Amino acid sequence: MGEAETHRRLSLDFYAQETTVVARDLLGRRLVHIFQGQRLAGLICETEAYRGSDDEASHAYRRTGRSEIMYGPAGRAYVYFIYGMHYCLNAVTEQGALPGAVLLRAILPEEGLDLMRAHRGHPPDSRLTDGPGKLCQALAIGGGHNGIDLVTDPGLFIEEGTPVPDASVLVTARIGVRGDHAARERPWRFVWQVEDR
DNA sequence: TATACGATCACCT
DNA sequence: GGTGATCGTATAC
Repeated sequence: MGEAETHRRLSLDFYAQETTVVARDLLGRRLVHIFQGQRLAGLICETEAYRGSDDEASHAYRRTGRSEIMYGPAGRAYVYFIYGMHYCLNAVTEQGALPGAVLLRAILPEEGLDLMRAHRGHPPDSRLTDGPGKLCQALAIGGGHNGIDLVTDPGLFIEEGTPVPDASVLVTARIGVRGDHAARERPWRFVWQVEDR
């Protein structure tokens, strides 16, 4: 795969697929935020799928003002505020009436490292972007980005990057899902075993 | 209006 | 292993 392809932006067709397919195929893709004219970017290495109105762990389990975006067109950014201090970034998925989104849980920092370190308060590089709240802080992504169209926006988007083979992908239950319901067991977390790279 | 809690993180023991 | 920070959102009253 050539240079031009790895930097090509993901299309609407990509996001419009079934949510677990999108979550799996987002591994190895490059999340980019152009901040003050500078590229802050990294390869996506951990995701979670939140799919359907019968997924008890999903914000879309209840259709409210906040979750409405998950019922809308694919390719939009869904950014929510949690625990009084953190933002989390999702890509909206699916077509038609089915709500879905993929939570971006971790990236491998690639571009704009110095700015990311400053945004995060200079932790060890290994902990720069290894959580959903951390990657948003590092890339300066916040509530103002909610609803942005990742397919067309000039400042926030995802590039093709490089494919990750199945042998390097770990599939588990989702992190932080509480409650005594089927959602706890669903194998909808996808982790790129980067050491296999 | 009031209350409880969360798709987290950092720091502590 | 445990816990406090801190506030928008959902839901109960």
